Amino acid sequence: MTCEPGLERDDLDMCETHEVDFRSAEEARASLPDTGYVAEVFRVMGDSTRLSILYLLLKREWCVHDLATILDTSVSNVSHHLRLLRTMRLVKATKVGRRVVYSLDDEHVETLMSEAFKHAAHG
Amino acid sequence: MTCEPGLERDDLDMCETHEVDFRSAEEARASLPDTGYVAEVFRVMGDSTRLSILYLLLKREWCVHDLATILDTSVSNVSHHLRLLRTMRLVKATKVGRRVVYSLDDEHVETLMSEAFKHAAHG
DNA sequence: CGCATATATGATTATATGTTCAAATATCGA
DNA sequence: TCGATATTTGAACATATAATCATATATGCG
Repeated sequence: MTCEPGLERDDLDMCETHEVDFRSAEEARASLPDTGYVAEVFRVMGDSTRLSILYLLLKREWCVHDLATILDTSVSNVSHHLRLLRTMRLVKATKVGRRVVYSLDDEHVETLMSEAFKHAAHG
Repeated sequence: MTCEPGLERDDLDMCETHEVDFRSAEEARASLPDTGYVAEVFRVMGDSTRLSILYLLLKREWCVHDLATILDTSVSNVSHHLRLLRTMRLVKATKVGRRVVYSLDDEHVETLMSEAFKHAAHG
């Protein structure tokens, strides 16, 4: 494997001692999508309290007060978490009287969660 | 809706001003699984660098040096992230000469990622 | 209106996390 | 064995985050 012209060797100098050709690396880098958004979704789901909220919303909608009671934490805490979930458009809020009822806003999240919990039960 | 005996009203006092019966809340709480492990998996996947590593490993295995080059970061940084992924058993390491080659160790992760990226492309 | 309920928000704080740097270990080749 | 390469590890630091508290807004009821 030799370094061909046209490719910046300074950027991907994998052909010095590696037998791995740097063209594969170049292709790999090019094929890499923007992971930022997906990572953010995973990060938001990667908290026990928020994941519990999402899990509860799988079956039915809940208002903030009830979520806080079920999860044994403060209304304020739940509200903060819900704001994050709302920002990421994973849940949506509907005002009902003086209450705000939350429900899932993303079908994809349900798929992700059912997959994840399925695997957790398996392992 | 009245509060029946046998259930701790102090714990779930949702029948005071809520029309939501607290038995539903009690059932919801009971149905809630341990979200700790799943949340941890999501959390580990919820970092752009780690998610990129996992994405690259979808196609083929890579050694640490190459991953660092492709991701344009230090070998040390990649190694730290790989340790986390290894601890969670999402990737596995194989020593080849003086190199350590990493590959995916969890079929479930592939499912989760393909789902997530599919949805990202959709939205 | 006045008061209790329901939710949201901003400030604060303790902790967690990602990255970098320096150093240690290990393997290969001359 | 010596030096270069490859990876790991621990310390340090800047930043991010979750939880708490106090407060603000808004709605419903008497």
